[in-house]
Amino acid sequence: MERLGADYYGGHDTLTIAQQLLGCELVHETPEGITAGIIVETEGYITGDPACHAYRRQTTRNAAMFGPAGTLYVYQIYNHYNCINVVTSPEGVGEAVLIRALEPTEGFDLMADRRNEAFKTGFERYRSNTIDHSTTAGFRNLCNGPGKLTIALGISRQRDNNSSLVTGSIYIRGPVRAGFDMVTTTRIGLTQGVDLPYRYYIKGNSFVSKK
DNA sequence: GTACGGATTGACT
DNA sequence: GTCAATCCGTACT
Repeated sequence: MERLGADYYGGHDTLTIAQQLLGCELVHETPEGITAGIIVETEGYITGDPACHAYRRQTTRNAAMFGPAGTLYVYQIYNHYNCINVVTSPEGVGEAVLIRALEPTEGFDLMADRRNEAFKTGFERYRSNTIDHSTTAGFRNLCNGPGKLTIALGISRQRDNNSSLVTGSIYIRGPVRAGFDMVTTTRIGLTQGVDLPYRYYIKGNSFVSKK
């Protein structure tokens, strides 16, 4: 399956692309190896949406959202975690799709190593945690949340924010899975725009972060 | 200069 | 259920 191009990310409105990205595969190629997973949960953030980081104006933090379609927007949240977004609007317009969960397809060992390493190098109170991905629960725990998948794929805000999915080492293949039912719901964890039904996930998929 | 908070996570009661 | 923990950009003063 081929890497998706700029025409894909700019080919439809943001909410449509958020739905179409379900079943596609997010890939990161690094010197340590390839990690990848099928996108099973997304959220759309659009113009006029108060929860969208680009709602007010362009700033240093959200600048990547105003880049061309196919740009990666990575931001840090709650002092700890990174979340990744795919820009789906033309240059100068700030709309994006948040990737919230993956079903791992490649590089399981590397994913587990990165997640466990994050515990060790993180704050003291979480040092005892480990992930055993040979168990069903451990495997599911690799990428079933926006902060988790960013760690598992080795994506950093400093290096990867504002990079291009069209030409960079992080990209999306797709779609690699079809024939599933989709669920549409309100988004997770927001304080604004809580009633907007812009969250989409693959029905019945056990890697979705929250039902 | 400085206070504040953001689309999360995991430990603990 | 509750709590706080790799920041650092933003919105004030």
